Amino acid sequence: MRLTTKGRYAVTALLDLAIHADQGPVNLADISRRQGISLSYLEQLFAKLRRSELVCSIRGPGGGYRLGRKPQSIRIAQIIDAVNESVDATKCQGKGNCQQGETCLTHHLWQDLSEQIHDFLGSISLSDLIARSEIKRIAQQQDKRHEMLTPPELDGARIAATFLQ
Amino acid sequence: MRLTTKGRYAVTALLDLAIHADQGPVNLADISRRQGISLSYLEQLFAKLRRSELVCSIRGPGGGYRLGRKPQSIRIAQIIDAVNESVDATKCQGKGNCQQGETCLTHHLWQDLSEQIHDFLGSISLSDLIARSEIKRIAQQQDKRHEMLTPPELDGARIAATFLQ
DNA sequence: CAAAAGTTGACTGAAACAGTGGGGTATCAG
DNA sequence: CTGATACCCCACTGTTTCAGTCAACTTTTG
Repeated sequence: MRLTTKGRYAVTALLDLAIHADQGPVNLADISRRQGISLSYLEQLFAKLRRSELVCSIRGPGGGYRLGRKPQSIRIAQIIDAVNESVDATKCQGKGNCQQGETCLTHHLWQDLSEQIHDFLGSISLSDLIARSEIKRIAQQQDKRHEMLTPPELDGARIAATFLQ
Repeated sequence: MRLTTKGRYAVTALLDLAIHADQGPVNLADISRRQGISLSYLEQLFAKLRRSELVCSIRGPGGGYRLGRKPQSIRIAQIIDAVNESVDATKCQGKGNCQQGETCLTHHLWQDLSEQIHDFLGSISLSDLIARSEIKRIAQQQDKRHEMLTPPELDGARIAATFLQ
């Protein structure tokens, strides 16, 4: 059983994507800035998410990623599965041949735990997360901070206008 | 969050210890044989279990390990903690400073999950496991197999006796 | 066409796991 | 006292995975 930064990044990125879905395709550079995840690493994760059809890509300028399904039908467990992090806690992937073909002493314990975790993460969808108030608040703060970090000074016309005042 | 062979080994070994507790101190060589865990690796794990006072050791011939407390009061979560495997799923160990001092988007999700897992493993004690019928059955089989694997032929007198028949 | 965006693959340093090996030290039986 | 038994401790190693970097693509749109 493994649950590390990798799976957390994947869920965070997909949640960010879902929150900003109304503004058209979301590109990875924006997610990278807002969530503080390395761009190249995001690319790797989204390659896997695309293979699992959790997202679809739009290439070219103005392109980016879009959710592959409705946020109600994307479960957290599926996201974690997609980036190759198993939610299984048994040694034998549930086969029961943990100790030289026999079932090991604690097999049933880990099996029960796996079920517990899977039920929990499988019962939560992206839209459930979006609906949570704390998440709305955090996302708004991130958007604001992001606006400040992408200053309008990059817009040539604006620089000129300020300059010519 | 990490739950690997290490934590599973620790729980398995301690369960084996608890099951054979009535026959006096249990030595690691026996646990190693019964559970198929490398002896040297067991020594490392038991060093940690001893530091957490989950077991106490008796040195010298006839020595071995004994449970440090009653099996009812040893929770699975404590065993996993003792071998340094965290049951915490958040990036920030629950502190909430996951993203440059701010709470990350998915912090609450991982916090809830951690709580779920911790409640589950914290609600189960060693004595709960011993009581389970499947575990009793598996332990009996392991004992039988072990008897066959440690043949009395190693006893010099017996070899001689057989030889002289 | 040129720039923006996704796509792919190779590569890397660090960490952790799982395990090995070897030298101890305490304790008890004979 | 001695030797066997068992714990105790430390250094080391091979493998895997994580997290991230870099570079060279291709596709698409303005």
